[in-house]
Formats: sequence, C-alpha cells, structure tokens
Amino acid sequence: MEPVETTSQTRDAILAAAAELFAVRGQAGTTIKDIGRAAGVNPALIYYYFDDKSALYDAVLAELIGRFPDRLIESIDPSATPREALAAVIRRQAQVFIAEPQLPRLIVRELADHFGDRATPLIGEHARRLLATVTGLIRRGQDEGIFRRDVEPHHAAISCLSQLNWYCISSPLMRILLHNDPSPDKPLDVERFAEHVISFTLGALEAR
Amino acid sequence: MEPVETTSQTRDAILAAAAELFAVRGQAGTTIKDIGRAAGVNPALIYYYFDDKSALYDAVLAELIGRFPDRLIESIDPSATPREALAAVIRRQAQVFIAEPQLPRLIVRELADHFGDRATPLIGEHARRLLATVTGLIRRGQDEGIFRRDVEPHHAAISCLSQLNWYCISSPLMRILLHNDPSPDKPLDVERFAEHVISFTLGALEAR
DNA sequence: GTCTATAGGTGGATAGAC
DNA sequence: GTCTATCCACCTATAGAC
Repeated sequence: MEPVETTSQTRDAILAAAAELFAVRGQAGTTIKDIGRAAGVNPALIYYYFDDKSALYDAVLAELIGRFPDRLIESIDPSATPREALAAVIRRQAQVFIAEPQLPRLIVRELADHFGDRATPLIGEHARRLLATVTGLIRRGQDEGIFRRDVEPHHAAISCLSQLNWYCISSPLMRILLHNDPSPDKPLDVERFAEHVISFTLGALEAR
Repeated sequence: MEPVETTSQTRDAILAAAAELFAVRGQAGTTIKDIGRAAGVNPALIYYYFDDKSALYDAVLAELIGRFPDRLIESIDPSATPREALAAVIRRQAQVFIAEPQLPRLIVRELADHFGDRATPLIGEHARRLLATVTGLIRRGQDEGIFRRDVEPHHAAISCLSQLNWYCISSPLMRILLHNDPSPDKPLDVERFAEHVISFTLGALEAR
C-alpha cells in the first residue's frame, strides 16, 4: 500500500557502514570494496544507490552532520534562562555523541578536509545557525546582567562547543591519562565530562 | 670538515612539502607524486631519503607534533604562579599555531586516524606529558587556594587546551560567522582568541 | 644524489547477465 | 535489485643508468 518505497534496508546498511569507515579511516582511506564488505552487500551495488563515492560521502554528511546542529538547537526550551539553555545544549551534545560515536571524528575530518578552500555549503550553513544560536544565548545573558560583559560572545560560543568535541576526539589519549591504560575496556564517561563542561563554561561566563 | 652530513636541503624540502600536504589532504589523500611536485624534487628521490610513505608520515609527525608538547611545557617559568603559567602555555600554543599553521590539522587527523586501536606511541607519550603538566598546574592552584576545588584537574586541562585547537581547525567556519565572508582575505586573529581563552579559562578556574 | 622507466598492485567505476 | 567480470587510471615502490 506504500506509494513509493523511499527507504531501503540495503541503502541504510551502506550508509551506516560508510559512516563508520569514513569516520575511522577518512574518505580517501576508505575503499568502495571496504564499504561493501562492511555493509554485507556487493560493492557494485553501491553504484546503484549512489552516483559515486563522493556522493555517498555527501549523503553520510547530510545524514549525520547536517542534522547535528538542529538537534542541539531543538534542545533549547524557549522559556529557559540563558544558563539553562546553554546547559541543555551541552547535555544534548553529549547525548548525540554517545548515540553516534563516529560523529565527532566525522566533524573534525570534514573541517580538516575543507579547511582553506571551500567549506561545504551544507555544514557551513548548519554550523552557522548553531553558532549563531549559542552566541545569541550568551548575548542575552549579558543583556540580563547574569553573564559578564567583557567576553566576546562569538569567542565564548566557540569555547563552549569545542570542549566536548575535543574530549570525544582525544578519548584514546584521555584513556591513557585517566586510566593509565590505553585499552578501551573502561569507556570514557562522556556525560560526566559534559557536566564538567557546563560548570566550567558557566563559571567562566557568570558575572560576579 | 663536517663529520656526517646529518641535514639535507632536499630532505627538508620533502618534509616541509609533505607536512603541508598531509595536513591539507590527509595521508591517504596525498600521493608521492604530489609531494615530489610540491617539493620540487623527483618523486623517486623520496625513497632515497625515506623507506616508504608511511615512514615519511611518521617523520613529519615526529618533526612537528612530537615537539609540540615540549614547546608548550618549555614556556613555563618554574617560578611563575599557576595563573601565569597557564597563560604562558596558552600564549605559546597560539605562537606555535601561527608559526606552523598546518599543525592543528595534523593533530586532529592523527587523533582521528588512531582513534580506537593504537594511539601512536610517539604522540601518546608526548601528549601525556603535556596534559600531566597542565593538570599539575591546576592542582597546584587548587592547593594554593586560588583555583576552585570543585573542578576535576584532568577535565579542566582538557578544557584549557581544547579551545585554541578547535578555533584554529574551524577557522573556515569562524570566518563565515565572524566576517560573513568565507574568503581568507581577512585572516583570523589567533592571538586575540588566545587572550580570550586565557580570561575564559582563568575565569572558570578562579575561586570566588 | 638524482633521474628514467617500469613493474606490480589496487581502486573507482561500468557493462551486462540474472 | 543484485551479482560477475572487467576496464582503465593511477599509485607505490624498485631497478638501474648516470
């Protein structure tokens, strides 16, 4: 009875396997055959669902990174105070990173890949809205007198969002430092670090 | 009269070109021919100076990333207060990133590449010392009563070091956000952001 | 130390059967 | 929609002349 089958198990399997491999090895370091093997599908089949490797990569980005800023922005209750709203954004950031562990790596790879030349229009537009939203929250807090006025809102927004991302990216190093043990048997507590980021950020921002 | 010619202009040119290309396109995305062309040397000559592409990559990491933590640690005056020492580390971080613009990208690529499995012994050992040093500074400030005691020193060290790195990596996005202009005609002011990081971090840390 | 030539392998992508 | 077979471009690495 479905009018058009818009989703496909095979397509989803390809996307999931590609996201994992692109995150771990990068776009250039991942082969079509790798993706086919990881997805359990014939490599040639990938070209039935996607134009080429580059289009598959773009689809992965659109699927994961594209939605990321919106998920953070959605976490904000319009009636919340700036303090509460910032905490909500950071907690949501942690939730998303826990649910999609490859996301932080995809984000930094994309930033590193499209550094100088052309920042992807996709990620550029979304990230811009996210940063603008967080900047707006900080500015509102300054207007209401609860945040100190001698911090530049754009800079503070970067400081706010950078910490969790960096923590998740550098988790192998953190494991060595925190547990004295590089093996992943004891996973990092992302939610606990998120609470640290909240108190650290609000501590830096609040007027005294 | 030199006993052994330990340096070589050609070798240095290869290393410099490789560092630039590895940072911009990643290891897998960079070919030996690219490096040869950028360095102005015959591609086959690269195999005279380095065993293979992987060894060249390791040499680039050792040259740039390996020295990075030491350069930050060296910036600390033993007689400085924890506040002064933290500020010195962050300022040095900015200086190094300005002098070696490809360094932030190399660092995040290396982190992303060796995520789960084997963190490079090289970068692992050095990064560990850097993080341990910064953690020690924060702990000393807490002991002296100038830093609040309800922050976890390891977490605070991550927060401290992550901000500038993230800023330099995401500078294309920052340009869009700050200047409303993705073109690199107006470069980012890394030193100004470093001063923000210092006041943000010390604001978060100081006891009240 | 530097170059030419090339071997040997792999990856992206397509044609076409089923 | 899925699979087999394969083409072609390109890349790493080496052999060997100079």
